Amino acid sequence: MSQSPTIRDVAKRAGVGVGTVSRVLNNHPSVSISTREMVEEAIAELDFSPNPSARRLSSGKTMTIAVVAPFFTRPAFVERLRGVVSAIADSAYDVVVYDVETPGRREQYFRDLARRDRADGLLIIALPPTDEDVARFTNANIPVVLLDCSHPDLHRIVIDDVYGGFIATKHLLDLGHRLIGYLSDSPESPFGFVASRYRLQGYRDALADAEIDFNSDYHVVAIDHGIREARQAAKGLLQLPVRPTAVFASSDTQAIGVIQAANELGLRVPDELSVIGYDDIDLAEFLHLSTVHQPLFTSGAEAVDLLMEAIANPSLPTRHIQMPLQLAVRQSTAPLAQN
Amino acid sequence: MSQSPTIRDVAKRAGVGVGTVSRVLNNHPSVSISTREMVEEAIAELDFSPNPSARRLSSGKTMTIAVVAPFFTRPAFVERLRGVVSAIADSAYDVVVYDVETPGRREQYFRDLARRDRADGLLIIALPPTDEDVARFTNANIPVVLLDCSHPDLHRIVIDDVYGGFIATKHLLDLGHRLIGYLSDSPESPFGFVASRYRLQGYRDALADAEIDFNSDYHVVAIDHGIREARQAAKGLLQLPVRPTAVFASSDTQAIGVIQAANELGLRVPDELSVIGYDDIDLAEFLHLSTVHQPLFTSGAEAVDLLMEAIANPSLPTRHIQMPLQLAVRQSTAPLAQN
DNA sequence: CTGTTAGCGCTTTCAG
DNA sequence: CTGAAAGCGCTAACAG
Repeated sequence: MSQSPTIRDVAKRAGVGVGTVSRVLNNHPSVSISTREMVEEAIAELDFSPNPSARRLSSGKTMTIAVVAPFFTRPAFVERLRGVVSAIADSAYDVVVYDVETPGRREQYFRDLARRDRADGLLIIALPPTDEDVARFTNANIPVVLLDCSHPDLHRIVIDDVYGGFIATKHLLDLGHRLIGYLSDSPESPFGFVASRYRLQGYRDALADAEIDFNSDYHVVAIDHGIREARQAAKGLLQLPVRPTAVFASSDTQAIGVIQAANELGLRVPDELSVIGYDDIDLAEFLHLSTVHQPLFTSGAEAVDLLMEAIANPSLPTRHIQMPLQLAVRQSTAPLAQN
Repeated sequence: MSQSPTIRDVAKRAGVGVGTVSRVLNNHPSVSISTREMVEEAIAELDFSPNPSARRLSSGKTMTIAVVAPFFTRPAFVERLRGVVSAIADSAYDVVVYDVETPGRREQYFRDLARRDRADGLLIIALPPTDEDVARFTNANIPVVLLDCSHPDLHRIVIDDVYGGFIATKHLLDLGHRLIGYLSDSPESPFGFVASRYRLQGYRDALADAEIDFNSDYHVVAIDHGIREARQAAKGLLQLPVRPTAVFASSDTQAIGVIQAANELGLRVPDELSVIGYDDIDLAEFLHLSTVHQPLFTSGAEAVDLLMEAIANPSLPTRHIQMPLQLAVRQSTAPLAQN
């Protein structure tokens, strides 16, 4: 209940000036070993710990990283967050999270966080900023790292979604499939998600390579990201007069919806329908879902590292890191049945 | 790139004193409407926004809530976090997250956060504090709300795990099952998780009510929480000479492991084996898993409300809120097959 | 109603 | 190597 001790109390107790205490607190080299010991003893005796707010104000560094993302809209984002939090746990930084569930929130956070006094750095996941946003960040001189989204002027850690869409589709083609559906969420996401558009591009590229015409009936869109919506959309796809024998879903969550739709329609996976997803969330392995693996956890950790670097060196040339993608073949895809 | 404007700049521009600016910033009533307007105009023109660090130091309030939890060890915790973040988004508070993946981290965070200058309040999820921890919190005079864990001296939001275990088991009994297994993680969790112990108690109570002796062979423990470990443990259970016809798993994740084990052993669920879980995570519905529903999201939001109240009124009598539990009967449980 | 002023607790020159 | 002193930007008395 007693007031927390301040640096002044420590100084008094150790018989030194506050400057000296501050120096030992910050590991400043120019403190004699003996005084350092005295101070450390006083600190221990008083159970002193510097007031973070005072420190921040005085030093101009907030020692916090702001992470803004639509975390809870997709399991994949949560996994990235885990990587972020894990990477930052060992540092002196705090991570404060801003969850974006509406476009309005995104606006608000982008605006509010474009200041040097709220955080030392921004980590933005899956929310591509506009040029105006970027101008604001630049103007505020705050380091930003984008994860799973992109802007030419900002550091970013991304995957090649065109390639991902390509290898997923190629996998199905290699299995002999010719009638391949693509299920994704709306290309006109209110958040500016673009991944499914790129994955669509990869899908079309693979089709073109195999000299198969793109059939727009085979591209279905689920309004919202979610199992339910995907299932609904997949049902339409699977009830087409000439139904696809394989479906590429732009996320594992949606792939689950496809499988569910297949089950409801009495189509066995993979015998009668091959399904491949994207992300490789934990659950994918459990469900034996073939998918495109992307390093979610690692990319979060990597993003933190990059951000730390950018904070330490503000003039770091804009870095563009691409994480590897890998086909994870499991049991939801199989060779096209002969008949 | 120019220095951010300070309250001083605003004052100068509006032709008033800094005190007045501070007053309009904090909606202090005693400011004439006309000066208020002038100040607001100056604020807008300069795109001024008060420096949070300075504010914190001066006011002694950090305007942040620290949330500490083993978030990523269980989907259920993430869902609670979502409730927390969602409830706090509309307030002026920031939420900084501390993920506990090792007992050491827990120690560290409990110790570091037992100070008034790091956060205005603590929200602890699923990590029962020791008396020593509580003494530290009390001594630091920082409001704490426990969610899904308990200590007599702290505000808490909990569920009745004994009751939950009871209704889950009762459900299986009502379906005619007499050989009922219980799968949980270790009662000796390094984090002090106690839920599975209470659920076990409920299980035993229900058995006793039905005049069935507790069979310790039917209580299996998975070392770690996770599908894999649960599957492993379940396999042993299901290969007993007299195997149970139903299994109650202490979490949905573990129930999934049980189902997986059943699949691998060629046991059909629910025809040959009924399985019920606990939590009702998103996935449970998709998997048609019978389970004990608990309000995860809501409890997170509720915890925030309570914490805010405790912050506003430090002498709030210790509150104990119990959230309702509800049986969610789906397709993983069925009447005992006659034969 | 409003201007002035004294801190909040720390970091960081600047002398010595 | 170290003490003294000047802020960091804001809030909150305290006069007026």
